[in-house]
Amino acid sequence: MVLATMLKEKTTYSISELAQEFDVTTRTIRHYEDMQLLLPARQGQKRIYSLADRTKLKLIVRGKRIGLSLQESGELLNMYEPGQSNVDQLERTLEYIGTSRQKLSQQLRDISTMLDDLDEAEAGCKVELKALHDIADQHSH
Amino acid sequence: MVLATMLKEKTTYSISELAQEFDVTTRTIRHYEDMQLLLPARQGQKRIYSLADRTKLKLIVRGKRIGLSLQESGELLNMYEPGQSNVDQLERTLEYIGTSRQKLSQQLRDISTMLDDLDEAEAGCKVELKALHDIADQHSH
DNA sequence: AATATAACTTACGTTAACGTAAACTGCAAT
DNA sequence: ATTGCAGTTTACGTTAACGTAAGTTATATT
Repeated sequence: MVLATMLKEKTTYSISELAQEFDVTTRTIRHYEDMQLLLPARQGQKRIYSLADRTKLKLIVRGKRIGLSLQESGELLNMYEPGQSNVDQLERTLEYIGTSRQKLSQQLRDISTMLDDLDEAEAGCKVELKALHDIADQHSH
Repeated sequence: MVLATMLKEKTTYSISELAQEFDVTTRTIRHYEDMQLLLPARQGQKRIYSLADRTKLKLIVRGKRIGLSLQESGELLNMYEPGQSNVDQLERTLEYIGTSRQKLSQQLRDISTMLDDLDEAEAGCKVELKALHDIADQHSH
């Protein structure tokens, strides 16, 4: 039986399980529900999260890491929903995908230059450190 | 004289010039000063921004784009300041550089997967669009 | 001299994203 | 039976990052 739970893919989760996995509080997860980003099933009054719910939460958390607002994450989530019935909707979605890609590309550039800056700063630090050590060596001699 | 102002590198800026260039309000710039991220010179009561100030502001704005808080941007700015006198300080700075790099690397990964997701979503949209168009063609015939 | 423009200070207001506390429910183990 | 979790709802509190308004000052222009 332990083997079964170890091998079988888990398909539902409690709120605290997800909270643990994604390192957020249960309050936070409920907040995302208040904001309409999640809509878990219920077993009585308990929330039951599906694999799809978990995936959504993962996307939200990832979004947070790169500075997306809950609104923006919500719009991204909507994009991934299948219910795109008409042409108009699909074209608006395509447009949104385009602008999203541009924003993300800008972020990529920003991060790259920041990483470069960090490299420079690190080099500078090491130079200064070495200078200080050299002086110390000289005095100890 | 116009030529001079066109060719010579500008070295000081008014608050509204910077606001325009970086697409923020003057209120925002003053707020960054309240938060100790900037400390421009004064000419009477007017703020005069140096090239260094401009560079700092650029870094702050860039930081915002990737979701940094003003505090975090402030800490980054401190790193780039020269006044690293003692060994202890330098080592702490090096450590901070390390963790910063890790955070940025994580963001790089997050953005990459998001871009991949967008590619998938776009492909899906296009497929659906084509299907809708095919149906339309069939009926018009 | 009067007016416009750009800057300034002070201070209260607003929004997002939760934190925190209080009081309730249902089930499980002692 | 009660104690103790894990979960729930409701609601007020908090922090960051500015927005917005009101009144003041300095400089330049008509």
